[in-house]
Parts: sequence; C-alpha cells; structure tokens
Amino acid sequence: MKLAVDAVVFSVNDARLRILLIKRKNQPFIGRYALPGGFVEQDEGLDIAVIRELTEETGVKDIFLKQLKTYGDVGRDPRGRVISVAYLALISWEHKLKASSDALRAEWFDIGKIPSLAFDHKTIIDDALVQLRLEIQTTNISCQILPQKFTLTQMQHLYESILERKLDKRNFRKKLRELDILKETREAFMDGAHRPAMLYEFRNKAYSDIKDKVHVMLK
Amino acid sequence: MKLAVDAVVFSVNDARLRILLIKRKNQPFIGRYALPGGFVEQDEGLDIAVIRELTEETGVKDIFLKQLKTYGDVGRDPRGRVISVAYLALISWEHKLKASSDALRAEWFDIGKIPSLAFDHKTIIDDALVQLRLEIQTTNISCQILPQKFTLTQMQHLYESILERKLDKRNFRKKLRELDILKETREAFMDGAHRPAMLYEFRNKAYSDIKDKVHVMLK
DNA sequence: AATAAACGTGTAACATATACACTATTTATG
DNA sequence: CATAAATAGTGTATATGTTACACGTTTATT
Repeated sequence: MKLAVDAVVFSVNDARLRILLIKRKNQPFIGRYALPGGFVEQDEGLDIAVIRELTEETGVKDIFLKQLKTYGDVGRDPRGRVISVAYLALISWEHKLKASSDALRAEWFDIGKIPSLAFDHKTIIDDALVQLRLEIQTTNISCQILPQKFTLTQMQHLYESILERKLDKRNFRKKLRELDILKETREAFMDGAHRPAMLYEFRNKAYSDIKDKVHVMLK
Repeated sequence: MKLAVDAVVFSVNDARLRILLIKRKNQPFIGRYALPGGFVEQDEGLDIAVIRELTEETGVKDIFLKQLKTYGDVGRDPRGRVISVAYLALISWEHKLKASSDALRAEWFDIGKIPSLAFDHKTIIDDALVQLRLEIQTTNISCQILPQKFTLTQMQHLYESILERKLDKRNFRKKLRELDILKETREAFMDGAHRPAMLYEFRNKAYSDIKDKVHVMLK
C-alpha cells in the first residue's frame, strides 16, 4: 500500500481559469497528462510532501496548499494499491514553471480544455473546482493569487474568471467594503489613457475563513 | 507506512450531542479512549474499511459515513508512520452497541465530557464538530438521525442540541417550508396530555446538499 | 479641445431574516 | 364535565441584505 499526494493548482490568465498539469514520462499512463504529485516519503508530513512534489515536477514553490480530499478506490492505480491525498491551491500567474525536459513537462491548461488524464485525476479536478468556487466565496483565498497591491477591478475580474459569470461593479465593491478585509493604499495604478485606479491590499494576508459574514458573492 | 480509517460518530440523546468512543485494550495508549477505527486492508476501499472497523468495534452498522479529512503528521502514532482518513456520521440513538467485552468497550460520551484521548483524536473530533455544525445547516444530514417519521419539534430539538443554541419555532418552520424538503404524512404523533403533532418525512431521504437555497439556520 | 477608456459612486425595489404571542387540541384530574 | 396542564401550530411587522441600474470623473492621446 502506497501513499501519494496530488496538487490541483489553479491560476487565472487572460480572464480564464487554468490548471497546472504535467505530462507523464513513465508508466503507467505514459504520455498522458496528470496532476503534479507523487509518493510521500517515510518521514515526511503530507503538507510537506505535496509541496516537495509540486516543486520538483513544476518548479512552483512557496505556495500554500489546502487539503481537499483523499482518493482511495481499490482500482485507481494499475500499479497496485495507491491512496492519494489531494490538495488545492490558487496561485499567481507569475510563478515560473520549470523548463520542459525529457523527464518532465509542466503546462497550464484552460479549465475548459483539459485533455484526457491519467488515473482518476479528472474526478479530483471536478471536486477541486467545486471547492475552489466555494473557497473564493467564503474565504480570502484570492490573496494567494492577487499581487500585494491590486485594484478592485483586478479583483473583480479574478472572481468573474473563477465563477464564470459577470458581477456587478457597485455591488462587488459594496460587499468588499462591508467585509472590511481590504485597506486602501494611497497609491494609484495607471495603465493607460484613463483615470488611474486606487490600489488596495489585504488587511491580513493570511488565508482563512471570513468569519462573521458568510460572504456569498453576488450576481 | 500504514493506512487507517477513523470514524467520528455523533448522536443526540437527552438533548445532548454525544460521540461514540472505544476504550483501547492494546498498546499504544492502552486504557485510553479513542475513535473507532483501524487499518485498511489491502484490497478494501476506504469507505468500506471504515464501516467494517466501526461495526467490528462498536456493533454500529448500516450507516453512511462522509469523508472528513486525512491526518498524516509524522509523529501522530508511536508505532510508526500511520496515516488516517477520518470519517463523519450522525446516527440514531437506537443503534445497539456491541456488549462490552474484555477486548472492546464502546461507549457514548457527552460532547462536553470527552476524556483524554489516544493519538490526535481530540483534534479530529474538534474538526468533525465544526463540520457537523456546517453539515446540519447546509445539507439534510439530519435524515440520518431522525426516524422515518418525526415531528417538527423533534427536528428542531435536534438542531438545537447540535448547534447548542435555541431556535425560534416559527422561523424554523417557515424555513423548512421554503426549503420544501419535507412532506406531511397524514398521521399524528401523540405522546401525552396535549395536542398531537403532525408527523413529517423527508421527500428524499438521500443525504445531500440542499441545492438552491444555502440554508443557514436561524437564531 | 475633443475623444476614448476605465474609475468610482448611491438609491430604490425586492427578498430574506428576525423578533415576537396567542389560539388550538389533547389528556388528566377534581 | 369543567378546568388545568402541556405541547402544537400559526402570521406580521421590522430590520437587514441583495439586486438592478447610469452617469460624472480622471487620465492619456490626438
């Protein structure tokens, strides 16, 4: 019986939700895409193992992964009994991927264009996507993907990409004001021939539930 | 590296939330209480394993357990590396416990009076309790503990015991009406010198999320 | 000076949540 | 058989939260 970890790592680019996959260079499922991950070592915590595997396979490092669910069906790995603990993260597009090599190839995929995957990884991604959409509405997970300072429009576009629906600008801002999780910097962000936007930052950049108000985001 | 499953099984009796524990008769932690559970067999799914262990150790059977979280800290078991997948259930008080023997002793404990526990089982219970209070407010998990037919007052008392706060009778009933998950039977429940109550049953007894309306229960 | 582009702001209508108290129906008892 | 005791069942007014919606502001460009 072997124990593995897998990482479902999401990002957003060009207004589309993306997922990080690697191309398998070994049996089984050689040539198929899969979630980054691998076996947990004997004296290694799960949270450590998933970061190690992710970094080894994709180059992505220094991120927080949240445990999602454990997959343990008897037939899920043709090599024998493998239980996998899946983790979830939402990270900035700025992370550099390890250059493709003979041994490894990490790539971002549009969430709507995921190729055929190894093992039960499609199921894991489906579960992760549901969870991500819940997290974005009830936690400040967006602090993991937004830059230190950002505009409210950037933040709204992030929400829209993940939820795949338009939000109302005034309602989005009113809700954020009530939640009181952001603070203004006194700096402006300029990126074109138009009025500059105020930059904001999180009051507290720790990724945690937004306590008092269960904030379910709006139409 | 060994894989285990543990079951956090809640019930309610006498208006108090209870949890099912066993007294350990082997090392390590001999004599301490612990969650029912044990090692997963080579060709056994996780969901099957947890039911098997629970039935072996406590006599409780034919219940649905929902996966909660996996615990894999390196030092959590003094015997060596053991990863445990924890499961959660809420069951009727009617379940018969296996008679205590030299080898086993299963007992219900008031949630406020849990003894010192083996392993990291206190942490698991803390997590499970948070999850249970979320489940009762967003799923129809209560169908697992209520009898086939029940009164609205019984149901409200169940919610009050789990949430440890009083709910308003009229608001509770109004909310249930809106959720439309129950149907009236045409039967009355009589248990004393007072007006009999209508018996209700779940429209659909499958344990699942209550979709449209996120029903967060009221003050 | 005019144009183009994104920024930033408030209010009214509607829906949901909360607080709150009395009448109805039954059995037991004097 | 009248009354008491116990729980069932029911509605409304207020407060809070959600949704829909449009225009003046600020900047760079030509």
